[in-house]
Amino acid sequence: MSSLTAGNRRPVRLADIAKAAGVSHGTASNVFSRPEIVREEVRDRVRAAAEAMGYAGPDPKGRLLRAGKVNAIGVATAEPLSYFFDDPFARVMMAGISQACDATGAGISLVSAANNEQLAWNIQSALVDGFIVFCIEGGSRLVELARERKLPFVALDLDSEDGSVAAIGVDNIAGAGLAARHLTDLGHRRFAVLALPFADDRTGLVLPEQVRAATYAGTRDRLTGYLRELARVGIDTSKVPVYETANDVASTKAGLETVFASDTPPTAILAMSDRIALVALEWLSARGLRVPDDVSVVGFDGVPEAAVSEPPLTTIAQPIAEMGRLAVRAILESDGPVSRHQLPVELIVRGSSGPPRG
Amino acid sequence: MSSLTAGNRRPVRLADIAKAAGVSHGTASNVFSRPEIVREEVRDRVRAAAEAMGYAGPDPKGRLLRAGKVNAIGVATAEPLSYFFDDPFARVMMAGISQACDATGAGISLVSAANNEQLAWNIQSALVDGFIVFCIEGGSRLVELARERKLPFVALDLDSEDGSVAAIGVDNIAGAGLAARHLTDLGHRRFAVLALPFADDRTGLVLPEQVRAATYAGTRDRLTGYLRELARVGIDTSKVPVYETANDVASTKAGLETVFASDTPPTAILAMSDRIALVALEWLSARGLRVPDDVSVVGFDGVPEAAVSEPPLTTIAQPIAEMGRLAVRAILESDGPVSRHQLPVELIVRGSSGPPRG
DNA sequence: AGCAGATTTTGAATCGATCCAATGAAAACA
DNA sequence: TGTTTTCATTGGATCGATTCAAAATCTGCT
Repeated sequence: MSSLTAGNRRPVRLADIAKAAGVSHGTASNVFSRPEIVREEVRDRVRAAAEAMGYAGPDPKGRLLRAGKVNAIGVATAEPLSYFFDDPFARVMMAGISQACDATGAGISLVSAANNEQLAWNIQSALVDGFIVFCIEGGSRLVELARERKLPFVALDLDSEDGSVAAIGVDNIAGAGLAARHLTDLGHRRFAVLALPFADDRTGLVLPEQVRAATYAGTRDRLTGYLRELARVGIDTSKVPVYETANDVASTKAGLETVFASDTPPTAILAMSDRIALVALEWLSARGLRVPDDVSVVGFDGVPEAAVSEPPLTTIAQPIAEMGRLAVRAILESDGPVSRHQLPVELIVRGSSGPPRG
Repeated sequence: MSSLTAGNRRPVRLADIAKAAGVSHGTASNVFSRPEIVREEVRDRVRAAAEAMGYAGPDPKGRLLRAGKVNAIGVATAEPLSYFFDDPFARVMMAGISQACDATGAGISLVSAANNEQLAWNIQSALVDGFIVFCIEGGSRLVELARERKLPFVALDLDSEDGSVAAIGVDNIAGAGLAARHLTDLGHRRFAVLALPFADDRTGLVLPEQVRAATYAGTRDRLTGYLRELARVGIDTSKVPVYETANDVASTKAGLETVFASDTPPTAILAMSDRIALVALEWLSARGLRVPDDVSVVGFDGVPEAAVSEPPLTTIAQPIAEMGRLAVRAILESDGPVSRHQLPVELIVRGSSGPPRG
């Protein structure tokens, strides 16, 4: 007395239609994967059966197990998923990754999670052929998890520490040096650094011992590059305020409040990311300070937004999209030894930097 | 004489470590998936074996087949993958999707392809629990492919035609009407429409029969909304130029060239997307035409960029992120009948529209 | 020691396909 | 007609795990 067509829909399997069409599952499989080798009459019969039974085609879940290859690469971060679409750096990077994936026909899986347990599980169970790991925050943990999967993976924005992991990044020390040198050449002597995180979940002024204990080598390297160059022109770097932000609006503004509360406010700001620098530009303008007349700002990254800000941002450009492309290639052709690439950075001088007043 | 440790690395399976630890694979499996039910001593032994043999943990490929659920939703488009990170509409949509996925712990798989064959294959073999389909270009084909997978899926930006597919969209006719009404209320009588694609791979002035043959109902609906409202105030809509763009810079500029080559150029432009409208703004400014004094422009979508353009863009805002969130929920709780949601749109008046000169 | 009950462990079945060596049938040739 | 080739089909093995009913072991109690 139950329904005619419905029933409790156990999904149709290849074997079901094989039986219905009166052929072996081997033949049924061939109809879908190599139709040319099966006789036309049989092929049609099987296809008809499939049609009749509402068969959706070979289930990729089954195929996967046999084939081994997923044909997708995972991009992992400890940020929420929306990071991929919000953050300018991430977006350019993803554009590069997309390009390389499109070219090779690979798909992209976005892996992320709110909390740490979820993250671990998501990485452990991600169906991918390899990982590209965004080492922004929570980088070390991510790298550890990715490594445990024993799949090819490459770390982005390399925290150069561990030579055993494949990584693609830039020479942060040299890049930061370029930024600092640009400003000292212009005559600046009073600096403030708005830093990326040195370790998880902390913001505020940074003490030297915290720098030494930095989880993120990238951040430390940039600071090293800055300070080394400042020291070269005789600046007492121990007096240079370094404020650790979370690379977001709120903490950056807090940092600006702090460093400009000083009696001798900086005439130049070294921002470790364009995101931070752009927030600074806005904050300074709201505060009535003119850029670059009152304060110069130099960013880091070279995101597209930096070219169209008011004023346009002087920055250290990384070949972001190229890094993405390289990362994909490193995964797909993961042979040989761990590949570590260090790409060049470039100082791009725009309107946000100029000589200090007077 | 070959290497000591290497060998030809057949990856370690759960069964291997089970044998090594002297337990059944059932027990070995339990050690990883429900450690609490296995005796501590055994657990340690198995874990030690795993460690020693370099076992990466249960392979998700195997688990997947048994479990059935992938725990990821696929987002499909016929555009290249970079579309997700470049296009403003897509980005806001993806932000909404991300949010909902983060909340439920689901992952996101980006599915796309350069050519049609690849696309079909990629959709057929995507490891996902459901699809969200971006029906921008190539929409109908995409919907067809997604439907064939017999997985839950929802079409975005609904081409309302087919009531049997779940879809989430806005009332395009009413939205377009709002835009046109706004301009006629301001006194405009000479219009041009810059349209989204009516069918694949075509651009140029559109004839009525092409509209009737439109593949994309969304585009047709918006046009209907525009023209109906224009007709209401006595405008001969057969004289209103409708230029079909590919929603990109080049074709939009070509459309502008065309409609402004007329003896009686429009005083108001109805753009079917903010992307088109923003290009128009730029083109008009470069051409020395002032907005809104010489020409008014009204967009469609309500992307963030529209709020910060010069001048800010008057537009019909869709609740884009909300649509994304709804779509995810529709997939994950895909029970009951096909869910079709029509969300409200809103006219947002900004600086790009004003009364016509004189 | 004997037995009920609780706790662990086992091993076969299952998930849904692909692959391939063997078999069968038909065509080609002597 | 017998033998070789060619082509199509079969069915068992495999991919790597999970699940669960049944068997084995351990506890506690009389």
